[in-house]
Amino acid sequence: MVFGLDDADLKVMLIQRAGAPFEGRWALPGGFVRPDETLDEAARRELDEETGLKRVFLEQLYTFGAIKRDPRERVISVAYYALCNLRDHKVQAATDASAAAWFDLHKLPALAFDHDEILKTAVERLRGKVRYVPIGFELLPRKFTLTQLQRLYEKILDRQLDKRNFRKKVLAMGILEETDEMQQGVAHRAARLYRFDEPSYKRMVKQGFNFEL
Amino acid sequence: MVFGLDDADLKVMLIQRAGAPFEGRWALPGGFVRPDETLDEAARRELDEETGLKRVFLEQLYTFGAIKRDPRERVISVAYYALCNLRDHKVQAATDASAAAWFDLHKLPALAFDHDEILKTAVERLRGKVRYVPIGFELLPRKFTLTQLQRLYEKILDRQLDKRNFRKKVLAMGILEETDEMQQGVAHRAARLYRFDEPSYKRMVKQGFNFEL
DNA sequence: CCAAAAGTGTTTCACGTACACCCATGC
DNA sequence: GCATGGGTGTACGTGAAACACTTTTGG
Repeated sequence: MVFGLDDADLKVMLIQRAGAPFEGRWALPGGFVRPDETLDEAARRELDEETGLKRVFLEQLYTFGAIKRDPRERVISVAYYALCNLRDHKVQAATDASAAAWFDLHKLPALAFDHDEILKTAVERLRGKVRYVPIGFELLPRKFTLTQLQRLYEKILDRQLDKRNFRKKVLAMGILEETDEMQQGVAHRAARLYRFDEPSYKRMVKQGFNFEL
Repeated sequence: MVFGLDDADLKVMLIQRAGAPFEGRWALPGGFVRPDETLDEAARRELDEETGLKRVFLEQLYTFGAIKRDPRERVISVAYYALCNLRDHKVQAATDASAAAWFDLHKLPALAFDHDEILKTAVERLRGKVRYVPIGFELLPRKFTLTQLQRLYEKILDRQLDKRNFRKKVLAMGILEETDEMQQGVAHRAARLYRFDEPSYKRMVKQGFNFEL
């Protein structure tokens, strides 16, 4: 499944099922693994086919194997989740689904199969992981303001953060690179743009640095 | 796979393969999922059949799906790991393996298939998880001394811990119940035995408590 | 009485947390 | 000039880390 961040909210992409079972219901995108591809490759292919997304963060979530998950036959699903930002990546609806749309995580329709359970597992994983691995940046444009970053964490962790403490902490980590660009076209003082400095993050991890927020 | 703790070390159980491929090599225990059982049920059944262990901690780890994992044909493996202590649970060798044995994690033989990768993934998971979920107790007998608990954490985290700080911290959490029993048959001052108080741990978690060590 | 591990407090320092005002910009 | 968010520093308290000696028991 794909999580995305628009300006305001954390969203998930759902597709509307065109055929039985659960015709017309919203579901997570997915498909079958081919004999000549790994699980990761299959997940990336399906993601591309169903949403047009390439080169985004993608990680295995969990494998679901309840017996009657699919009413037709036994299906075991290896679930993956992806992160992207809705600004840099245009997302096309898949051709074989009747529709694709982004849903706010707080306003979800009833889902097909056991997809609500899968989605719940993914949100928990995201919420846990975002605090000690810098995957939050995957949801933002390459250059972002500190306020955008803070809003993101507030959305995912579902609580308010103190502006000064937040900025102090992330800047002190030394994983953000200050650019000389400013936000454009806002009706108030423009904020400075920062970039996630991945090379220096990786260097620091090797020396025992622990991201934690 | 099964991790176990004897008095000194953290170990993993391996079985020696009786047939091709990799005949004679050591491997992780495993088997196939039946159509009428969930993945969790299959993992528990295999665990029981191959080691005689029941009612131990068991959790899904990761699903491995590289194409040539098994040289014979495409196999996708949903890996699980279990934790137990070698005192309370006698472990029998499986009947269909030529041998089963515990191996110190630092003295491993070459493993069959991609089992070294699976094992590495499991150790990382264990190392990460043990710090913020109290699963370490699964590796100890029901009643244990604080020193045993500390040794366990030192083994898993692979570093020394300060005795006074460790005791202060775990006791302050309020998840250990002091029993009135003492260690028996040791050639020095006997230590007090404690028990993990799971009900009160669960109550505290509901109120926002976070285990962390 | 000796060896071996149990048990116990205090000080120091770093970091998390709480908190309020001026600044720059567009309309 | 006013509304809107950008940007900044300090004081306080809690918790992590460093550190050494006395007690108990069995052999």
